[in-house]
This record gives sequence, C-alpha cells and structure tokens, in this order.
Amino acid sequence: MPGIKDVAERAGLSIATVSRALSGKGNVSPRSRERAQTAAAELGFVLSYHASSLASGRNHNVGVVVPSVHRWFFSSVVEGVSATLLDAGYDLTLYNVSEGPDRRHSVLNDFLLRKRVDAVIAVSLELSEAEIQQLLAIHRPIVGIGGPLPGASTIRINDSGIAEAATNHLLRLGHTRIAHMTGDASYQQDFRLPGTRQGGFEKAMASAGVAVRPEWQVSADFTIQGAYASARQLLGGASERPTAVFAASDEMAIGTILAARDFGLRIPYDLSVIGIDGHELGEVFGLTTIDQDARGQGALAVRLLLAGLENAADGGATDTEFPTKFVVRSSTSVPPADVGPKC
Amino acid sequence: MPGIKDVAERAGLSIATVSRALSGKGNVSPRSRERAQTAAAELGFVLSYHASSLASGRNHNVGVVVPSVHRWFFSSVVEGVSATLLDAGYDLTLYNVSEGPDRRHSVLNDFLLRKRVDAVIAVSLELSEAEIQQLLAIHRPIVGIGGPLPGASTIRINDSGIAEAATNHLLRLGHTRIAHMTGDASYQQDFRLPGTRQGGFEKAMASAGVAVRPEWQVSADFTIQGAYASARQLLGGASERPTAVFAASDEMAIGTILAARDFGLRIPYDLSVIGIDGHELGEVFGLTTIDQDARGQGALAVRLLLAGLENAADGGATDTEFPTKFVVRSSTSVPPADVGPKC
DNA sequence: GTGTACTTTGGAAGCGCTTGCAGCTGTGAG
DNA sequence: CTCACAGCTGCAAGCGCTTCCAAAGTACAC
Repeated sequence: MPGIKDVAERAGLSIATVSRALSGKGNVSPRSRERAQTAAAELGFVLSYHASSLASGRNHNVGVVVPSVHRWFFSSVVEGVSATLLDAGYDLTLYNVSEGPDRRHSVLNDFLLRKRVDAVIAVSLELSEAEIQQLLAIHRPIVGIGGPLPGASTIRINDSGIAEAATNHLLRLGHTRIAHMTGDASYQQDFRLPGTRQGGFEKAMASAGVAVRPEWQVSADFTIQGAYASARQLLGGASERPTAVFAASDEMAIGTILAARDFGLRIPYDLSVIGIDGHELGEVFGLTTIDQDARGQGALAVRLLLAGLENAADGGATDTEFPTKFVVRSSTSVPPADVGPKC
Repeated sequence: MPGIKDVAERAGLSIATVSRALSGKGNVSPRSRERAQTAAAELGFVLSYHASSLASGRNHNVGVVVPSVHRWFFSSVVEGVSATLLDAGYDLTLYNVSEGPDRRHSVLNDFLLRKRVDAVIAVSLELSEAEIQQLLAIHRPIVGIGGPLPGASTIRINDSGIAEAATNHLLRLGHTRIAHMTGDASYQQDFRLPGTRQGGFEKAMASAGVAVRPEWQVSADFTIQGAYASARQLLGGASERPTAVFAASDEMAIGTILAARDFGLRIPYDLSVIGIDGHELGEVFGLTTIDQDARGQGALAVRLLLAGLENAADGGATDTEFPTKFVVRSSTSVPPADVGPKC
C-alpha cells in the first residue's frame, strides 16, 4: 500500500506539502497541488484514516446510538443522519443497542469512550444519570433526538402538544368515547415519550371535560403487530366500544385499523383512528396523522453537530423544537350517529 | 485526557507492560495486570482507538454497505451484524447508500479505501465490475449478503429454489391462474434477485405446464405501499383475475393482501397469497411465506469475517447457502371452486 | 537597490499506542 | 553449583500522518 511518502517522491515534493495539498489546508501553490493530486491518483493513494486522526486529533466520525434500526422512526433518523454525514465526509459508526441495557452499557463504556468519535447522536435513549455523565465526560458534542438528555443539545418535537392536537381533532369532530393506545415502556426502557404523549391526551380530554376511561387506555410495543393484538382486545371486548382511537404512533394506528377491520368496523364510519409519525404506510390506510419528519430530524442533528465541531464554539446545549405537520386523511370523521349512551 | 503514560506512572510499570496488560496479549504477571487495570480504572483511561489501530494495523471496525436501512431485509441484517460485531468488540461503520449510485460511488472511493475498516459486508449491492475490483483491491475480507459478488465470499439463499418452491406450493394446491409480483429493478439498481426469483417462478410454471400470463406479471418497489398500488391494478382490472399471487417479498405480499381486501376478496378463499422473507408482520396477516432469517444471515457474515481475520488464513472466497424455512399459514388454500374458464 | 510582507516549502517533532528485542529474574534439571 | 529455559519487563523504534517553525522565494513600494 502506498504511503504519503511514495506520493511525495513521485511528485517531487516534501511529505508536508503533499499533506497540505491533499487535505486542502494551508497554502500550496496550484502547481504543487496539481502534482500531488496526480501522483496520489496514479498510485491509488488515500490518506490513512487512523494516522490522520491520530496526528490531527480529528476523527471525522460520528457515533449514532439507536434503540433499534429495525423500527420506523429510528431507521428514518439514521437515513437522514447518514446522508448528511456522508455529504460532509464523515463516517457514521452505528451502535444498535436493541439487545437491552447491558448492550447499551457496554457500548457506552467500551466503545464511545475510546475517542474514536468526534460527536455522538443519541436517538430516543433513556439514559441513567450516571450514563449521561459518562457521555458528557468525553467532552464531545452530543445531540439527543426524541429523548430528554439533560446537559446535551436536543432535538425534539412537541410531544405533549401534538398529542393534545390529535386528541382535540377527535374531540372537535364530536367524539367523546376516545381510546388511547400508548407506548409500552416496559418492553423497552429507552422511551419516555409514551408518558409525554399520554399527558397531552389527558390534558386535552380534561380541557374538554371528557372522562378518560381506564379500560380504553391500552398499550403496545410501538409495532403494527403489537398494536394489532392490543387493539383486538380493546375492540373485541363485550363491553362498550370507543368511537375513536388515538395511537401514539402510526404503526400502532395501523395495527388498530387492521384489528378494526377484522371486526367488520369501517374506518372512519364506525371508528376514527389517528396516529403520530408520518409513516410511509399512512397513505395506504388513509391515516390521519401528525407528520414528524424523522429524516429531517436526523439531518438537522448532524448540521447542529458539525456547526459546533467546525466553529469550535461550544455554544452550550441548545434545545430545538422540530416542527410537525398535521395531515388529515380519511381515517377520522364524526362519530357514528347511533351511538348514544348504550342504545 | 489520561494517556497510557499516566497509567504506567500511576501503576509503577512501563508503558509496554501496561499496554500488554490492558490488551491481554503477551505475558504479564497477574500482579502487574491487576495494577495496570486498577490504575486505568482510577484514571478513567481507555485506549485510544486510532493510536492502537495505527500501531497495530488492526482496526476492529467493519464497514457495512446497505442499500437502505429503512427496508425490512436490510435493517434486519444490520441488527444481526451489529449484535455479533459488538459482542466481538468491533465497531460497525454504516454506509447507507440509499441516495443512489453516486453515493455508492463516493462511499467506495472516499471512505472504504481509507484503510479504516478491517473488512466489509456488502448487502444486496449490485456493483459494477470496476467497483468490485476496487473493493477487492483493498485486500480486506469482503462478504456479500443476498447479492452476487464475484471474487468475494457470499452468503445467499437459494432464491431460484425458494421461488420455485413457493410457486409449486400454489400449483399443488390446484392453482393455475397464478400472478407473480416481482421486484422493481428500475427503482433501485442494487438488486439482481428479482430476476432470480422470477426465474424460479417461471421454471416451476413451465414444469407444471402452466402458462405464465404476461398481464399477471407485475412489479413493485419491494414496499407494502408500492405493492398495494400495483396489486390494485392487478386485481381491479376488468379482465380475469388470478386466483393466487406469489410476491417476491413479504412486504409486497402484504400490500397485495391489503389491495385484495379493498376489493372485498377474502384471503385465502378468493385469493391465495404467498411471500418470501419471514417478516414480523406475516403473522398478523396469516401470511404463508418462506422464512429467510435475515438477522441470522447478518450474524453469520460477521462470524465468517472474524474467523478469516483472526486466523489470517485467507481461505479464499466461499459461497454459503443459507437455509430457509417454509412457513405455511392461512393465506394460501385451494382455488375457489367456481373458477372455470370464464364461467 | 533595499526593505517589508506575504506566500510557499521542507525539516522534524510529535500524535498515543504496539511490539521486537534484549536483559533480568526465578525455576528445575543435571 | 551451574546451566538452560521460560516468564516478565522495559527500552526504543516505529505506525503514517499533521503541523509548528524557520528558511526560502516572490511581489511590491519606497
């Protein structure tokens, strides 16, 4: 494998000049730059990543910690992060911690601390106080997406607000028998948002003076199949049925729609369903939802980081609220007319 | 930030001994090891990744190139790869090239060549001859999953064989009016398997002496929503309807089922549907499918790589056929009785 | 022609580790 | 008691770059 020395010899320049020519930093005459680049190309030379990093202290590498690349929100964020990072010439080191807290722990300890990343993006991670301290202790920019990360910069949507908006949408249509499917925190500890969204739901219900019925508060694991199972319980019970369901994610809303169909319920005539996310599948189901641009959040996170890295102006922790968009499709409408108090 | 020197001082040992103690290589007395570890822990010291890599030539880092982490198969593979890699103490550098050929090109040129990965795993990549040569030229182990990669080791399922098996399943049930939904290669160039699966379909049909009807050969982009649109065309047309659909992926099978439901078709009485994948959603839809354990494929790829890296026994390119499992659920049955020649 | 300021270049000192080599110690065999 | 050998340890030479520094070259004004 050719080294920078070989390039220097071939180009008739010093190592130092070649280094400057190839990295674009420092003053190099156009002629020298040209020669260095030609020589490098001819030899098929590329700078050694590790040597550069060691010498310069910069890695051009960002660590991304996600609960699971297999789920919609996370893989969407990763796509946004990846594209933006690659454009900027950065590598993305992926830490998928879907196996649970132990994995998360070892990633933090054994990997992130090894100075190999310039910055880290933590997606929806629910970290302990100690873990946050560890992260902050490496003195690298950190941005959290979709999860609280005290001390670090964060990007988040107004979870409580959009839950309120979604609920109000149903209330305004005339629904009073509204169920809420929330995220199942016990399934995976990396989440706080189920609570936040639930809070918004309850707030809206309270403002409208509508009672929250405990039997209509169900939960699932954020997947279609999990929600499907929960919704079968909710809708198939012998007891009274809600006329609307607010699901804390689009995937759960879709699971609910599928379950409703199994029972012959027509959407939206018999049951209105609203979700949160902006999932690609929403269109197929005519799902009314609140679109959070997950890719956009990932891209923004990278831009924030890079700005911080390049200006070296630490700037401190910022908290950015990412805008969302209400998308009304055909899964919500006025409640069925024949629904009185147990007619 | 503490360096190994600080640890050495604190432990009263030489740098060399500390290095050996912490890396576990070479002979170190239990006492020295103990001291080194204590000192390191006290200082919160971790080895610098780049310095280690530079000095030793080993990176403990594997590059993974995927067409898109957003799709089921790829994110499943990545999960399997990630878990296995993390267990082995390796980092995973993710190259998501969903933006197209240009991105793929720049990743190969600007990133992979920079000696920063010990090995690369290429998932379902359709590379040009030149790109393959580039990859091989870095003299690192490469394994390809789910795509041909001449010259490198590959893991693949018997695409043609399982397509045949799926088709035969339908044929044996008595279907003769069978449609095939294939992958849409034009959408993304990274795929050759649509053709292979289609080949298996055609072979089975030919063996059974059943005609392949061109109007029942449709394609979609491997997603549920894409398949839904295609299936609406297929099933909603005024012309004759197939009694069974073999979709080249579970997501497309699900899209087909959703479209069928729109037309009031009952699965499997009016329409049988079979897919390939083993998607988590299959259960919700009672989907008959051929399960390819994508996570398992990812894990296997890593084991192959690591075995190669650690034995340094290059071994040459191997081609591993990964086993699949036929899963019969409730989306396939005998064709409707009343289907004669246009009754 | 001389001085000043700026651009361009090369030498060389690291960046923080790993590892070959040699010396040193302690053990058991002869 | 001596020798061979094995286990430990430290020295020091890199790994392949970046970048500080000083020297050399260039341009322009005086």
